[in-house]
Amino acid sequence: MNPVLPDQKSERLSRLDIEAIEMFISFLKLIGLPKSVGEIYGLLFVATKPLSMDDLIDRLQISLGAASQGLKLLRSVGAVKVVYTPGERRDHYVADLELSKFATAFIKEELNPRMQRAIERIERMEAEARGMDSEEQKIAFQRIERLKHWMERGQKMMPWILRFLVN
Amino acid sequence: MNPVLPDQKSERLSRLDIEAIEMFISFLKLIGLPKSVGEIYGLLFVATKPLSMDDLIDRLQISLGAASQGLKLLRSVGAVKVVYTPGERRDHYVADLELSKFATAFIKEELNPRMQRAIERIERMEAEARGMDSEEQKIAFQRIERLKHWMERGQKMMPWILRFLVN
DNA sequence: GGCCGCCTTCATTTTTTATTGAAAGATTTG
DNA sequence: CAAATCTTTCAATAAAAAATGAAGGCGGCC
Repeated sequence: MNPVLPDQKSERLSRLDIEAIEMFISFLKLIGLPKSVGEIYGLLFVATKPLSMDDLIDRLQISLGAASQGLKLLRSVGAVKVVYTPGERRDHYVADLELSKFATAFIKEELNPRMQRAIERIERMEAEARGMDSEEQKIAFQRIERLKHWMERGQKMMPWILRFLVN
Repeated sequence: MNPVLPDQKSERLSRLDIEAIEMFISFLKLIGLPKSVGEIYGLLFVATKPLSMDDLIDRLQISLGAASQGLKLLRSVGAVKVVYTPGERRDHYVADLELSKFATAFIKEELNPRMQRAIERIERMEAEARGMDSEEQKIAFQRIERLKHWMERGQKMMPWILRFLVN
């Protein structure tokens, strides 16, 4: 914004860092993750050695809370690992380079639960449709059939995608 | 919230409608679409005849603007069609039941552009890495290689997914 | 046990995103 | 072609999501 004040971030981050960070912000936003998570993972992805939470706070200029919560999330999906550095008091973190971690977490945490609920919903919809008069009932069942078809399709596709991802 | 006032929505919407609406809100949110779009598509999906914008506003209790913009978006991805009803002044809308429309729109509008930008980014990253000292350079190229690998994997997967979706 | 450094949590604030509705723009009708 | 009806746009508002940082917890060390 202000051209007089130097951009703090660019002093602490190399151009390579920034490219990586922007890239991960963009992709992780796609699966609903906040900017701060993309920043943290992006920096760890190109870091040549483990970074402490303090390093992340300093270099990314993010808050303590954002760093802590972002790391928590990233660890929970297996995208970041803790490295115990001997003689170091604070924890250090490295990126797991296996990007499929994000995809599988997304599938497990977002997609699958929704599909499960959708299947239950479809059952309730069928029950509702049975009580309609035959003209509307016919249309309703047609639509519900469509939904079931897509659910099945999704459930067939999923294992295939997962297999493709993990190796 | 207030148990004294009856929920307006539930008076105008059948249980079947509500199941469908909730289901589409949930799935469309996954690909970044606002609630109002899920509501509109959900209702149109189970509607037994074409609905006007006014119908949508009344039954979903959403604003004129939300209805207009939501329909615009849904038409733009091909998920909703205009039906010209003879003798009717206002436009009427029906859902295209081909749910793949959402997936293909997401791929075309969100995923592909990001991948394109990512490829450009990776080139810049390689240029940056060439200027590093050999110790760090080695690590950097390793990571960049990882990124390239995933981009290629994604680009190989995409046509397959698209083919799977369209039929 | 008491102190210190590090990490997590969460109420508050900020930022981002979605919704609203009035005004302007089309389109049809008589 | 004027009036009426319907639709789009967009500035203002509301709602949702993310970031902040102070308070408190945990664990190691003296």
